[in-house]
Amino acid sequence: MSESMLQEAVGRLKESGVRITPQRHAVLEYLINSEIHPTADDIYKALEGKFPNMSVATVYNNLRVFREIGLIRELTYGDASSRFDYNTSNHYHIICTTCGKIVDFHYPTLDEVESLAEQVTGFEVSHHRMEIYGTCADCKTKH
Amino acid sequence: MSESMLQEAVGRLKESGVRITPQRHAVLEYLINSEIHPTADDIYKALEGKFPNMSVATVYNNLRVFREIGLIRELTYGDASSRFDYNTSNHYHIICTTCGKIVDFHYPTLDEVESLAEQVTGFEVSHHRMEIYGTCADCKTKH
DNA sequence: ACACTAATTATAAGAATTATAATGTAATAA
DNA sequence: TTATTACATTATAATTCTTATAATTAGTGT
Repeated sequence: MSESMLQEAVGRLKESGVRITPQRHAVLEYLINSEIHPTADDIYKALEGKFPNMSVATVYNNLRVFREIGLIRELTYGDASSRFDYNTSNHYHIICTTCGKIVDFHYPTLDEVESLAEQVTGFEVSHHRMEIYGTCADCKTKH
Repeated sequence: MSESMLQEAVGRLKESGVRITPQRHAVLEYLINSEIHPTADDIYKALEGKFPNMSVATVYNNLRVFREIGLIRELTYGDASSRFDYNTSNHYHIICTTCGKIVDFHYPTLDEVESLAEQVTGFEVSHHRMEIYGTCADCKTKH
């Protein structure tokens, strides 16, 4: 499953003329297998066992490459640092404002909002983002 | 129009026990009259003529106060710095990925997404955010 | 006007991200 | 296979945005 996603992602990198280095491969693999929508620092910490000499700049450089190709999305919240999400099927996120947990939430894409926005504003729409905020079940019971 | 909005906002501050200082008043007034969804630095620069000694910390402090009371919303995009938007009626934003322009886009609130998310995830939903991305008419013609 | 308390200022500190220069290494072709 | 070349990585410094601190200033209610 995630193995084939990794293969496809590597293929897209090669098509774009991007070299597959061990560090780059590891960052990509971590993103695909991660369920936590990691920050750059999460990735850095997770891989420092395997790559003790890896620089944090390498993580950022690779995240930028992946984002420019469209393999991943960068999510910015009110919090300090960006989070990164491997681009799979269309889904939205629901975020716990107490503990910060991010859960995937499958919902049909809001196409009609996009098309109405195009008509009203004259923009050519490329995509949208939506997140829902609230308190998760765990945090609710703790009160 | 904006004058009455300003009066109402000042009233809400007083109700909350927040003092009305000249700097605070100026930041609030600027936010209400601004159409550009300014950054903290935008506000700082716009007011430094009137308040040459004002500290940038004052801008941030006041933005935090306004946000905690609910007078304004903080918008975080992929860009470096947060933008601030005076809370009027419910609306969404459409953002030009070329020039960064942000335009208000009026659309009914997506209540049904929130309620479905509650059922599916077990969260207690407080709010959501949605933005649409694309290319504005100006930037389109420049290509 | 006084006293109380919050707000402002100036500055430093912190954190996230990007830039730079030297070194290393993957891909390509001789 | 080896040499070459261009890109990637590393280590570090610099930048930018935001928050914290301490001293001073100034609203607000009495």
